[in-house]
Amino acid sequence: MGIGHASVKPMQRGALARATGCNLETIRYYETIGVMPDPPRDPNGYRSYGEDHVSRLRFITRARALGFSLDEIKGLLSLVDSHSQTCTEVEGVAAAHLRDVRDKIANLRRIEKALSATLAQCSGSNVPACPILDVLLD
Amino acid sequence: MGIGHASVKPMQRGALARATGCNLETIRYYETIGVMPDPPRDPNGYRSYGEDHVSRLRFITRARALGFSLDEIKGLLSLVDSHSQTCTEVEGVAAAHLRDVRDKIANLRRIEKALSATLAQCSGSNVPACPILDVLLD
DNA sequence: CTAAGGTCTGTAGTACATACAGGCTCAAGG
DNA sequence: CCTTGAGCCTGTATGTACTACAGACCTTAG
Repeated sequence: MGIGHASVKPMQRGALARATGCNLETIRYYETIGVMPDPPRDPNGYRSYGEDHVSRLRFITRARALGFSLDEIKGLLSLVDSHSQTCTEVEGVAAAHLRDVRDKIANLRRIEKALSATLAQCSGSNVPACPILDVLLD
Repeated sequence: MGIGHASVKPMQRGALARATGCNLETIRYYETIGVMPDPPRDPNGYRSYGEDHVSRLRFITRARALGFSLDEIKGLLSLVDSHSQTCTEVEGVAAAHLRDVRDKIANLRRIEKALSATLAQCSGSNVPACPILDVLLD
C-alpha cells in the first residue's frame, strides 16, 4: 500500500519554471512581491519547491492569462489561504474583472472601427496624400 | 488686408496642455523621448510653443487614442516630417496596428467567455466551494 | 581537475506616463 | 516696495509586470 506515497522530491527554481511554463526570473519576482511564498532553502541556499508551489504558481499564471492583475490575484490568493472564502466573495472579484475586460473590448472595438474605416479610404497609391494622416492631422 | 494676419502669440507649457488636453508632465516626457521637439525658450527659460506644436501634440494624442505605441508614432511622424511619405507606407503601419488590435480583441473575448461561463456556474452561496477557484486551482 | 551549467544576489532596463520636491520667475495687490 | 501665489524649471521617484544581465557561487560529469 504505502508504495508510491512517498513525498514528492523537491525541485529547484529551474524545474519549477519548466513545470509551470513560467519564466525563471518571474518566479523570483513573484517571491519579492509576495504572491509566491519564500520557499525553504537547501543547505547550499538553493530554493526548494514542492507540489504546493507548483499549484500556486499555476493558479497565478492562469489568473494572469485571464487578465487578472497581480493585485487581484493577491486578493484571490488570500481568500484561498484563509480557507474562509465564500463563493460570493470570489464572485465579486471575478465580476469586477469581467466588467474591466468588457470595457477593454468595447474600447478596442472602437479603435478597430476607426482604424478600419480609415484604412478603407486608403488608395494604396504612391502619392503623398494619405487619409490616415489626414484623420490624425485634422 | 494685413490685419488679423499677425503671427499667433506663443504659449507656455500649461497653455499647450490646456489646448490639447494633454497632461502637463506628459508634454515634457514627450520632449525627452523625442516625439516632441525641444521648443524655443523665452529669455527666462520657459518653453515657448506655437500652433505647429499644437498640431503635432494633437497628432500624438490622437494616435495614442487609436492605440499606436509611441514607437509607431515616431515612425509615422518621421514619415510626415520627411514629406516624402506615400499612402502605401502609412497604410502598412496602420494595417499592422489593426492586426494587433484585432488580436487583442480576440484574446480578450476568449477571456470574457471563460470568465462569464465560470461566473454563470456561481451559486452565489456562502459555502467555500467556488467554481471560479476550481478552474484556477485545476 | 576542469569545464559546463545551474543557482545565487542585486540592479537596470522596458513602456508610458504621473507625481513630487526644491527652486526660480513673473504679475498683481497692499 | 514687498509679498503672495501661480506658473514654470529640473531631476528623480513611483506604478505595472516583467525580463535581463553581471559577477559570484555550487554541483556534476568527464
